[in-house]
Amino acid sequence: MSEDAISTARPGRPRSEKTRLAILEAAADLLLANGFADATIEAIAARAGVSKVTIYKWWPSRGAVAIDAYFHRFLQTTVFPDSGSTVDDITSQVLHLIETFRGRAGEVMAELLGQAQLDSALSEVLRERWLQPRRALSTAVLQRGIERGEIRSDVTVTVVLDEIYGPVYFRLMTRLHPLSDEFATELVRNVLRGVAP
Amino acid sequence: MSEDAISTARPGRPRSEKTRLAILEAAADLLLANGFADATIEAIAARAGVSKVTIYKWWPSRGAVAIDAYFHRFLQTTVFPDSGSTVDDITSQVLHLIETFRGRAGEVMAELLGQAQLDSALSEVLRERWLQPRRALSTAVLQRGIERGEIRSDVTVTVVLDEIYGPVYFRLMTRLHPLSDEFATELVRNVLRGVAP
Amino acid sequence: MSEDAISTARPGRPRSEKTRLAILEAAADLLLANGFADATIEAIAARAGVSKVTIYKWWPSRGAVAIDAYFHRFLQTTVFPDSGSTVDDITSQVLHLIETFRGRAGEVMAELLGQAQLDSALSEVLRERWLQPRRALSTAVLQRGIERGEIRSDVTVTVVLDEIYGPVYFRLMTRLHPLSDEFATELVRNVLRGVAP
Amino acid sequence: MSEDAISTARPGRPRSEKTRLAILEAAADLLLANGFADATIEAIAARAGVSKVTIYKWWPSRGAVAIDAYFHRFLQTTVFPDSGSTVDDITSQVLHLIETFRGRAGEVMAELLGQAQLDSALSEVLRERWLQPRRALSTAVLQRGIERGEIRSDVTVTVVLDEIYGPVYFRLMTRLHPLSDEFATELVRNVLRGVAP
DNA sequence: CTCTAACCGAGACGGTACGTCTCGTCTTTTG
DNA sequence: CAAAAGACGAGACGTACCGTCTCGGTTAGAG
Repeated sequence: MSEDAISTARPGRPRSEKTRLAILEAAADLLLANGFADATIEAIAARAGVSKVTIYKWWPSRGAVAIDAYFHRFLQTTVFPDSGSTVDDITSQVLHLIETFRGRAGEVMAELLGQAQLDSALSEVLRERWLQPRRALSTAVLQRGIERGEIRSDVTVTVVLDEIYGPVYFRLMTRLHPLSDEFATELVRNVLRGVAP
Repeated sequence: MSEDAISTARPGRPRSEKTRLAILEAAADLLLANGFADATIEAIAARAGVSKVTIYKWWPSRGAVAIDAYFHRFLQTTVFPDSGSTVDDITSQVLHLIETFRGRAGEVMAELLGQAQLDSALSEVLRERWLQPRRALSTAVLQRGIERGEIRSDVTVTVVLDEIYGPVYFRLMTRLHPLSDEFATELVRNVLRGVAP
Repeated sequence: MSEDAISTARPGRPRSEKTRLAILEAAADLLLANGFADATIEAIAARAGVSKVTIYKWWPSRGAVAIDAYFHRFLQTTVFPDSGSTVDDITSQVLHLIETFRGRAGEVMAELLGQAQLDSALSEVLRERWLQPRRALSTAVLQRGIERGEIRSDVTVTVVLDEIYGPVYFRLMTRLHPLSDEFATELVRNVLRGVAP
Repeated sequence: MSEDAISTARPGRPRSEKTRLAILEAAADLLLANGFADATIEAIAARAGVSKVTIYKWWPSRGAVAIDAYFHRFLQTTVFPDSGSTVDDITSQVLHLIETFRGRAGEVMAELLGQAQLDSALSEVLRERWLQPRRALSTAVLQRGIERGEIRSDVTVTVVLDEIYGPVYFRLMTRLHPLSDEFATELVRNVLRGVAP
């Protein structure tokens, strides 16, 4: 959708990178300012100085624009060093995630996840570009833990991943309790104790 | 919102219970048939043979109607017996929940939770009338577990609750992996092993 | 479409006469100011302080609104007295018509007739509400002429009507030559001489 | 506009005649198939396998293309012989015209005349290239009639021309009555009787 | 036999208006 | 006097064409 690195010159006027960025910036601004509800295609087009058709040309729905805009602002799949301790590594990852989620980025992510429940294409994009890359990092850490003997080898890794991330997103979306550092620390400690040999 | 039990005869024509039920039935039908997106106020009014104003009179938003309709169809806070084993009790509760979530009711609940991210009043209602009652039941079970010495007394109960329900709702909303019985069983076993003394 | 005089009170909020008039006035203003091209539904709605849906509710197309607006401003089927002379009576009618057509009303009528070529519903309305009533008046005059013996009884009245009005509308639409009084006078004289006994 | 006969070879690639014809053929096809409304610049370009810019390069508006396309298909200023009788000569011309107008060509001409009411450049082209050439032929016939003494010398020729062609175009555009041969015959007879000495 | 000017296709783009949808409010008549 | 019927203003939706603007590539006469 935007990662085209095709250098083989195609006929016709090439897509304007300036326009693409203007749209993403405008959408991100609106998203952060007033949330998803106000980030309408019309508002984005107006703010970016762009025609609606141009947006529809490249994105199938406003949800898709919103996600791209969100990634444009917040995406950075931080790579964490191997500390030698599974608990510490996972805790680092979770603390980093909830740090992001405590701010405006968390509210917007909640809205995007919410919208994804009504739009399966959006759901797909979120899974592929947001959730999976983060799970992949944690999967590697858990794998190392198993190899080191810190984690039982008969556990199902995907279940453990859900035990870690499920509660985080649950707190994000239900707002029953805050995403505090204490929560993260106890969560990871409990989970890993539960899968220790 | 709909549970008014005011029996003190007020002047004027009393609220029609028939109308209230017609609205809830219509909303539930639409919700199950085509999901939240199609359960518009206009569609509900048309199907219930009721005027839009009547709906607005008693519910503040279509999300509120949807939730009432959902509860009208699915709400039954099953009370589970004390089996003597914390793992078994919690497992029973979780299995019962995901059994519900595997059907159409799960898809609709996901949509409602999604919509709640864009509507804080909805979020409130979901917390109060859906999430909290179920957590209360599990809290009691966990409490018994602590008293029996099956669970360490220094754990934070709310964190454990999130460890149990977070993964369930996470799978419901992300659809990364299925809500299978095996998942539920391993999840509860892992969690409780993690908080065992 | 707008001439409903149904007094049998129907349920529901009645159509707002104020709104109807606001739409017609706005459309007429725009029509006279910048012509048909500028009298878009959006512009009419904006000027009348009315929603587009309300316009679409009562008129099927902007052409239909334009015609109603035109009639709202210009419609007055003047009845002419019987002078005793067919030539004088027809000349009076034609002079009166071209008098109207020489002004802005003529340009707008030309545009409406033009638009009617692309919209058969419009064409229908123009025939029924504009052309036919005027032809009916002239038909009566010609009939009197036949009875008096001023016109041959074997002529086809519709052909004579076309001989009178055809050239008028032809000049209106082609602008080859002006709609002068001299033209009208010579036209009617020639035509009636051609059908004299 | 398209009849450039400039043979003085200019530098650069010359205009492609193949392209010009492809555009006219495509436009004519669309015009006959679905009428003026569907003969959009985009549709013509797509059907001709030509870029929009190329069309805009050579024609100022879609109306202009449409007229050129119409002429490309239908234009043939038939020259009629002098039969010695003014009535017969004019009748021949009118019968030939309405013969054309009774088919699809008539509907398209009506649409073009309609569109010309909203586009003065179009109006100009229609006058110059369609109406005037035909009037010139009839003017010659009428002139001969005056010289022969069949027509009074004090009549205004342009008025008589309007008396002949006005009713034809009036019937074409209003569709009040059909363009039958009987109509044409009676029309011409009446008109010429009206200007006989 | 290259240079260069014009032509041409493909297609991106800003813009205007379209006709539709749903919302939440308002205004009547009916039971 | 509640409820139904339905008119209404507001505003976003997604689409259709418009006319303009790059691009890359072609085509021919002029140097």
